[in-house]
Formats: sequence, C-alpha cells, structure tokens
Amino acid sequence: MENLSTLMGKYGDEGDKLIFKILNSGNFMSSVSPESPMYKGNFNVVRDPNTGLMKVDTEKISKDLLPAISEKALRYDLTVPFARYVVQHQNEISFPFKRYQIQPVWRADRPQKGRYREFYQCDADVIGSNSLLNEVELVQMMDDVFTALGLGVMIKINNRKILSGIAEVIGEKEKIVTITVAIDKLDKIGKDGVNKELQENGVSDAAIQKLQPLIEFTGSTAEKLNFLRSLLASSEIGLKGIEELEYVFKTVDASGLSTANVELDITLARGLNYYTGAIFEVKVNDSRSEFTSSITGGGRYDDLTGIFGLPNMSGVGISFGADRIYDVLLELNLFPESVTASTKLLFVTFGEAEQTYCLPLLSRVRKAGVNAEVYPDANAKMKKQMGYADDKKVPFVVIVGGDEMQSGQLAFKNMTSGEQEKLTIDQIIERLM
RNA sequence: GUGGUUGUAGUUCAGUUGGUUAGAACAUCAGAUUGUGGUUCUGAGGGUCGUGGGUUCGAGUCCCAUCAUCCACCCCA
Repeated sequence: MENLSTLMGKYGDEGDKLIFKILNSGNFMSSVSPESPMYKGNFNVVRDPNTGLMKVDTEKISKDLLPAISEKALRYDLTVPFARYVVQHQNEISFPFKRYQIQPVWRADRPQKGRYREFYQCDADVIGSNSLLNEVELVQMMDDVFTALGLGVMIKINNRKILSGIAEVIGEKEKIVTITVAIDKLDKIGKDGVNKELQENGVSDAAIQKLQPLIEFTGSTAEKLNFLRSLLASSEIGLKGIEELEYVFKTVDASGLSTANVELDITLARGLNYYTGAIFEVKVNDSRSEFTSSITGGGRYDDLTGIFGLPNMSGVGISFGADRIYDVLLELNLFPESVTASTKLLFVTFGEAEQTYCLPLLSRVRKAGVNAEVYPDANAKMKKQMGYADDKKVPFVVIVGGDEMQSGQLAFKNMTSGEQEKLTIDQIIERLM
C-alpha cells in the first residue's frame, strides 16, 4: 500500500484513473463537512444537456470528495514506490544500488486476457549509475531467465531519446506522446491507421509526411541505426540516443546471449511517462506459442527520484510479468513434473506403532536433506497411501510393517519402475543423496 | 470509461416450442483387492440452475434489474 499522493501523477492521466484507491479507515466520511470543497457551488447543480433538467453534478462531487475520503492506494507498479524508498533512505544506501523485488501490484482496469486486477511483477533495478553497462547486464539477465525457463524470446530495445529526436526532426516536439503512442500501434493497425490517428490528434500533414520513411523502413539493427543517423542528423538528442543504442547492441553482441534474440524496434514506445533512455520489451518468440502480449518491460529513468526530492539520480530497471510468463509456460507445457514433486520419500505404514517407529527415521532422512513425509493417517489403507504417493508423484516409498520393524530391513519401493528391495534406513538415505 | 459474451454438480458442458423427480463426462468417495499405486469393473454422494423481481396454471428455459465472468475497444504507465 502507498500514499495516494505518492502514486498520483506518475503514470499519466490514464494511469491516475487506474489506481485502486482505498477508503480511509475508521469513519471515512469524518473529514467531510459543510466546509468541504464538495459543498461549494451549491452541490454543483448543472443542467443535463440531454434532458434539459437540472441535476447534481456527481462527477464533480466525486472528484472533490475523493481526496477527503481516500488517502491511500494499492501499488500500481514497483518502480515508483522503489524511487520513493531510495529517496527516503538515500543516506543509508550506497550507490549504485541494486535491488530485486517480487510483489503483487494492482490495476483498477477491466480485466481481460493476460490483464489481471492483481498480478505479480518481478523487478530488478540499478539506481545511481549512468553506465550503459547496466542496460547490458539487464539484457543478459533477461536472456538468463528465459533460457532457464526454456522459452524463446525476442528482446526489443529502443531509446526514448530517439523518439524525442524523431518528434524534433519532424517539427512536432510537443506531440511526442501522441506520436509514440500512434507509432507503437504500427503492427496492430498498420501504416494507414497510424497516419489516421496522428491526423486526428492534430499532427500536421507535413510532419506525417516526414514520418513516412521511418515507419516504412525495414532492415537489420545495424541498417536501422544507419538510417536513423541520417534522419536524425540535426537532432542532438536523437544522435545521443543512437550512440547509446550502438553501445548497448555492440556490448551485448560482444558478451553473447544464450538463447534470446535482440532487435532494435523504433516503434517501441511503452507509453511510459518516466523513461528517458533505453526502453525494453520482451515478447514470446516461439513457434509453439500464440502469445502476443509483452512478458517483460523496462527502461531507464533519469528523474524518477526527482519527484520525491532527490534530483540527478538515474536508474534503469526491468520488470518480469510473472503471471503472463506463467500463462505462456502453461500454454507450452514447460513446467517440468519435478515442480510438483516436492516430496521425495513417503513412509507408508500399517498402524500407529509403525508410524511411531518411522518418526525418528523421518527425522534422519530430513536431516540428510531429503524431502520426506510420513502418511499422517495411521489407519489408512495401503491403497490409499500408495495412491497418495502416486498422485503427488513421490518417486520413492518406504513400506513399514511388523516384519520391517523387527528386522530393520525396510521395503524400499521405486514408484517409477515398481521395483522393490529390502534396505536399512542408512542404505535408503545413501540411495537418495 | 465503451461495446459484446457467458453464468446449470468440484471441473468442462448438455438440457427440445416453457411441462413430471435437471443429465453426461471427468473428478471425489466406497467396494471388487485385509502387505502394494497407475489400468479396469461396480456403486454412491454431490445442484437455492449467479442473485432479486416479473409474466404464467407451471420458468433452468421468456421479460426486467443487478452482480459476476470472459472477449474486444480505450489504454498499457
């Protein structure tokens, strides 16, 4: 949970709407009085344009009322609260500061495929360093993670400075957000759709014309960079962006990636208000999957801490979307069976005496580092206990009855092969190590 | 915020022009099998048909409202 004021205004107008607000605890109306702003202007009575009748302007009241009854909100992401944390603890932190954080965040959005009201983000950030090596390390981290998960991905990289340069060069510097939002939709609505949207949002025809070679351009990352260099020749910030991208691609290339692919995607905007340099987005790049949503994103922010009173603190970070990644792994059946097999050895017994006999053995097995359990219901039938082991994919079972207690030679069964042999507990532990 | 979809057993779904006691599969539980799991066979339990109202002799079925759900738009910070 965060103070509402910490979150508001950080994610743009749309973001403000999507923050889950929380009513004040206790009497949440206690701070509402006749002196409250909501009462001013005679309850904000307005004429309804449709009916011509007078009515209370509930929208206005709602807006005025909100600050009085809600001071807290659910985290919208992990990055802004992280920036707040860094500012508050700036004297205790040595920079550059690295941290990871895995926690749920909330959106008051209407849920749909791949979009949840509550979902887990896994953030990794480095703050307090301008070095582009951090960008490279994050790319390597993404490669490591998705390689380990066995998922083919495309890491798309862009740079906010290039987007600024483009807006500058086509003479629509102030319309950068409109332009990037529109270009971002290129693969979805096509070139004509993008142009239409730009036009509707007041971008001049001349500017749109200048933009055409850019959205039509195709080629390798190196070709794109060359193309951009000529296009953005007059833009200082644009050239800076190219320089940064060149370093990142060159260094990533030199260090080598295991399985992930990287590409420069000029249309990548990620609408994020606070990104100032690199922008990352990861999409599934696997012929077996239909998944089109991004599963990881991030970028560099130069002044996120500035909002909370600590200027000149640049950071860069990424956020893995745990739920979407889970969805993809589920779709592709990439969860190994061993994930659900937490218990390695199950003691099957024939009664309370046997169960009691097993308890010290259980401790010994556990101390040896083997996950084990005794079936808790001492009177359960053997079929039941074996069925439990089977369902849980427990690979080994020890069966203990009167004979075993006498001899110390326990029936050790391999559930996969069905083979069974008589062994002492020490021999069993040895087998499982 | 806008448009649409679907709400029936634990799950996935049938359910005729409105008509007797709302079905199936899978899952669960029990038995076949008293020291051995998966397969098979037999049986059993499990439903306020999302909720509230209305029409009707009669509503799972038709109408209205409401809640939830999923999909798309907007947006994706």
